[in-house]
Amino acid sequence: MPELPEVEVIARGLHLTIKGRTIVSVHAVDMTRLSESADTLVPMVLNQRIARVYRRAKVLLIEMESGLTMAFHLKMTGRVVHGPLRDAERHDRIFFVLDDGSLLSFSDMRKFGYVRSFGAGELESWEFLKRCGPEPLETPSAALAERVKGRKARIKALLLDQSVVVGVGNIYADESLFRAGIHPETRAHRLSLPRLERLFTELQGVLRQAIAENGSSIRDYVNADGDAGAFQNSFNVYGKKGELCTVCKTVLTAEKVAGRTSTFCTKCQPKGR
DNA sequence: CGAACCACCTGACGGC
DNA sequence: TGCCGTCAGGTGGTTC
Repeated sequence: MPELPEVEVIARGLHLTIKGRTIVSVHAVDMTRLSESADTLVPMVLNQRIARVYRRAKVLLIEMESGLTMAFHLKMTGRVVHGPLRDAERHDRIFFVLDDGSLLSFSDMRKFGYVRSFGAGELESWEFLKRCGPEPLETPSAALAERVKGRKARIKALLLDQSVVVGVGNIYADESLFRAGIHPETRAHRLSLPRLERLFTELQGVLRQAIAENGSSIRDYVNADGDAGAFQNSFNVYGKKGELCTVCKTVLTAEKVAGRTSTFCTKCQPKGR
């Protein structure tokens, strides 16, 4: 489901609506494969007051005034939504009831997502985050280009590699490669430094635009208020195999690269360049 | 180091 | 209608 823009939109929305609220009760609806049992999570977060909500990589972080932090990874279909109290539904995982009577819910159809909690100061030692590369919107594109310069791997595989740069998934990898005019199978070492820089500049532009448009909703994504995003209406290539290129009207092609369906324009993104 | 698989899990959709 | 294969926004592990 969510790549960087979607998690960022959720985090910003939640920060506005739940900051300062206290968790008054927790309901474990379905904790199977959630990385943390209800027995340990519930007593830790109960009666904690929310200090801020933010994002690192594709992880949604809710930090309490005590320094305790809950980390949600939404994977493909996870949702974290704030709204009025309601009954549990099919894919709900955990409910957090807040002191104004509202509900913060975590649900996940495919159950790939998880929540973990960390005591004050423990987050930095989380292996997952330690393996993560820099934030694309807080790093100059020249510095990002340096990270892939000379690598023999396909450029798309490197964009998707969270140790190279975080937050990029299949949508924003395909969209930034299109904007930069680069074929997804191109080996990074075949690309000049200026072209790599251009790619990361385009990536930054796509991510910023997607955040401004409330993220991309393909099937499951909704923001913290339960609303869909709009950036899917601005896609040039993602999911558009067989449609015409918005620039040159060539029929868009799709093939597997780095194990993911990759859609591109053979004319705007010529092979071997 | 890089790539190709498989796995986790549920649902939607197309073909027959 | 229903069964079957394929695909889906992510990541982690194995094997070559």
